[in-house]
Amino acid sequence: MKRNTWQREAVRTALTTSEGFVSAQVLHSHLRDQGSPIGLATVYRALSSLESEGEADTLQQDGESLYRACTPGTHHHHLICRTCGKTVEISADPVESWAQKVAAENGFTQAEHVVDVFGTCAECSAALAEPGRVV
Amino acid sequence: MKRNTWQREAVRTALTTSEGFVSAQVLHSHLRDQGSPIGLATVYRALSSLESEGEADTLQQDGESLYRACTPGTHHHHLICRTCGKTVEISADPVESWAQKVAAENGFTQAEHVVDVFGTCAECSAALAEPGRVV
DNA sequence: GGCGGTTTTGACAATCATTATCGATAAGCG
DNA sequence: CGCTTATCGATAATGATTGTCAAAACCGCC
Repeated sequence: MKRNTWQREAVRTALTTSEGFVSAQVLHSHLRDQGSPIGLATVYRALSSLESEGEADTLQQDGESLYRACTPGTHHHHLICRTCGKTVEISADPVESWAQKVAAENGFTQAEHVVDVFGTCAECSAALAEPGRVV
Repeated sequence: MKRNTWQREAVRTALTTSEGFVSAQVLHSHLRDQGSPIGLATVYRALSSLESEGEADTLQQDGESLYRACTPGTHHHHLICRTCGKTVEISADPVESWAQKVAAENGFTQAEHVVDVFGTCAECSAALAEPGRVV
């Protein structure tokens, strides 16, 4: 049976209030800063649980897993600022059908795909374009 | 100055003759099996070197990096069998333009993207569909 | 409210890929 | 051939993640 613990809620909340993608370690630190005595292992477990339930998205970067809360049940992708980490959820219908078509043409079944777009958001672009204005 | 060592050549060759994506560890084992006394650290160095020179593609899976030789200089994506690891290079022109458009619409610049399609290839689909025929 | 069976937690150890270290080796050049 | 220095390789170090297991928390039920 699946149980309802305040720890799982705490992780879900912390994830929801985070701006972009966060690592398990960072999320754990945040929770500790807020006074939660939650354990690191529990954060890892809660995150993978949330992921398999479709309440969180994940991506790998530099050999660590980053997580982000997202609308449950919907399939979508992300546009991520590589400087400030801001994340925009994007729908990618044309890509969905393209992926299915390509897979089918090569005899592949059960196609899944990983699609993420990294870029520099307007603010960060502006900041980087101004040589005189150091942050 | 950049030097030419047989070790780098060995890694490049081993990568080229591999079927799909391979991990650094596996590649190292293969080289050892073939009689090379090459060191593990060297394989890692050679692989990241090849990657930054555009002679190899890389992707992260389960917290480990997988590499594959690919045509230098060309931009493309992969269709990967999640069972046998077979890899097909695919061009994704519609996705390229879609990614650029989406990035631009959200004010993002310098857009890069990660696009990989995982599936089960025809052979593996057939194998899995036959409960009686265990491999 | 109290009880029992089970799940979950949490501190810590273990694991595993990758990276750093550093003396030894050998590539390229004159 | 000898020198300079990039590269190698064995091993230690790192760091994220997972396993372990006793103690505590949760839930349905009485």
